[in-house]
Amino acid sequence: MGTKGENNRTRIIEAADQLFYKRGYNQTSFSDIADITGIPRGNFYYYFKTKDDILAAVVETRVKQYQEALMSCDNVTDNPRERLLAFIDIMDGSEDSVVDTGCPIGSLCSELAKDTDALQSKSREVFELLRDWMSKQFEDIGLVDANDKAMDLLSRMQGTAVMACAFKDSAYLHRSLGDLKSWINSLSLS
Amino acid sequence: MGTKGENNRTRIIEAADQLFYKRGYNQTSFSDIADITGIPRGNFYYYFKTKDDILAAVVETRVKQYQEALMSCDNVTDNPRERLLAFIDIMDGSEDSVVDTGCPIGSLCSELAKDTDALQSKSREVFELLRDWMSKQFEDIGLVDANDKAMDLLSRMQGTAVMACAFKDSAYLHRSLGDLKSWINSLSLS
DNA sequence: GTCTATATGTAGATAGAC
DNA sequence: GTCTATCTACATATAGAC
Repeated sequence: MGTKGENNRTRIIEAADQLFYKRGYNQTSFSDIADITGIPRGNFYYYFKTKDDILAAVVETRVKQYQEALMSCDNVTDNPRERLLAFIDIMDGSEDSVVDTGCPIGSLCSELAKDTDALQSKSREVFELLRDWMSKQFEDIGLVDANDKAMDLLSRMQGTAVMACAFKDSAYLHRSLGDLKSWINSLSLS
Repeated sequence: MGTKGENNRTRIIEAADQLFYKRGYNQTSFSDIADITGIPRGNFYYYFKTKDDILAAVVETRVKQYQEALMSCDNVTDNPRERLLAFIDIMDGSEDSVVDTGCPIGSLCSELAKDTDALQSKSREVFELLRDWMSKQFEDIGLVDANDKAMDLLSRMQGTAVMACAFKDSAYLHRSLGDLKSWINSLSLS
């Protein structure tokens, strides 16, 4: 693979990543991506066989991005509680986009749940990454139901994003994420 | 308006309601609705000026349906806690469709957040109805932050639906809704 | 590798006969 | 009120010149 080609491929993925988030997968056309990148529509088929393949590449990119974000959380501290708080801070820091467009992961999964099974299971991969990482943190805290707690934390963050976006309410977003942090700090080994 | 016409109009709304839920608003075409109802595509414009108008009619139908559902919860008991539990049971009872397709209200709001502002604010109306009803129940319990609690309950139900659907996990759905019920019963006046 | 031209299908919406 | 035929736009995808 040539250097130039890889560059174009990357630019297509990056533009698709933004558009799939801001407009949704189904509402993003090849023309939209072409307008942003300056790469002609027909050229996309040199890099990807179908639109679904672009989605797969976008999801794989997101997995790598979140892997790096989780490593950043790991590097903040050895304390698993503080690591989880650091992760919550990521959503807190993307206030504007979450209120405007929702959670990139959750909104994509919700959209693709109404499409084919293949697309949905692909989009789920990011959630699986986060769940496993969260589960490890809860395990390190010493909780026996670490996986359940991971699902609960993901669930409450998703609910917070859905409501903050539906009501365009950034104050709710901050309050709810603050409550989530209190919940994490209050968790005790029973 | 004639009887026959009103009947056709209602059938269009009902078919659109199902399709907007199962496939999404943007992925539902007039042809899809025509196939189900047997009413030709071109005929739709006698009843609705645009597709957006069909959405508005669907949302208004849903508002009425949920108003009736809330009245049923009100009729179960005078106890506000038990009324809230009865509402949670509604989602628990639609296990299959929630795991398959998500929450009808939340998934529509999430989808339309990426479309026009007009569509999104229309879809929000169902959420507003539920929030106000929940807020009244929390108020009757005696909580000073009733509106916050209403947002929290809606939020946790939405998160539960997003995760249960993303992971195709009905066991999680039931466990999470059970936890929500415990949370409601444990709420005390501080 | 890159680009233009185009094939093929379907979307929402309209016109007008009946 | 009901239906058919059709308009215009745009979707994904392909063919083939350069």
